[in-house]
Amino acid sequence: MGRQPCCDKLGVKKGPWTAEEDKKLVNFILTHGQCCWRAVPKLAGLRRCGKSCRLRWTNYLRPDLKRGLLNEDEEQLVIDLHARLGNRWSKIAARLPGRTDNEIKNHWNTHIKKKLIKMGIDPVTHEPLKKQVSPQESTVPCDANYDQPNFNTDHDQQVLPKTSGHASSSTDNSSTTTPTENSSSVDECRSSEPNSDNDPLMSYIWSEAFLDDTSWNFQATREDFSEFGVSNSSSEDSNSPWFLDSKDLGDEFFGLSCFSDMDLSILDMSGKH
DNA sequence: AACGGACTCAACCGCCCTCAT
DNA sequence: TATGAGGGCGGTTGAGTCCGT
Repeated sequence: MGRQPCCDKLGVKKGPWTAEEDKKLVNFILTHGQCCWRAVPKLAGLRRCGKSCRLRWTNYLRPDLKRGLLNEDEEQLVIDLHARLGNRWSKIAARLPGRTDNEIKNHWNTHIKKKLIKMGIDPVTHEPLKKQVSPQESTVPCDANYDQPNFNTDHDQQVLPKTSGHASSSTDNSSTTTPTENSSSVDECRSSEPNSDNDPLMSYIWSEAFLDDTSWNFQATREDFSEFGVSNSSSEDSNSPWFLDSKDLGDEFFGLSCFSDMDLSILDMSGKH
């Protein structure tokens, strides 16, 4: 049996998102929460695949996202977590508030991988590369912070992904102390400025002006929701799936701890359309 | 100033997992 | 228990940008 495409390919737009599309998606999700991504494009008036909407939201539009390069603490945390978890980017991202799996994956492939290789560490196994690294090569002038922390070249002390009990227990990280829990990086994450400050589009999207702008509102009706078996949760309804999700996952996971009171008030305001 | 290679990252693709029936 | 639908995840791509020559 062939696999059904995730969405009707006909008429589905691809490529970069426009500001208009972003507005529609943000407004829809703020008003109705995250539910049934397959239905979102139609209900939000978008000619996009549901998956594409989910990706756009989680990787770019989510209010709790940080922007810019990972700082040194975050990088070190990613390296440590990668040593334990491997390429499970979503698990790693869950430990870095405000960062997405895609972002971390990109950063790993473009920055960290090269740094580790330069340091003579295999980015896959986190073991020293076979080739003897010359003193010159092992000197990493711009990355003094990588000098030691978790990557002792002593094999016995390596943080290995598969073999040690340590590694296996850490996969289920709920009960394991990881660098996140003691880390300054998390605090630093939370203390950093909201991402929208650096992005004109995001600034506008999260501004009152945007929220007051009804010219682009989607036209979904209660009937449209019922068609998908989705209850049209009103904005006053605190049981919106989005809120439920964030509660289930915990504030830290979803990054809601990063919200200021102002941020949350924006969410409230969104429902007043 | 122009060109070309390197780099970055948003977005897509397709497989896998979970859950409802 | 089997099956199908939907969501999530990791790998990959390609357009845009940067940087050195």
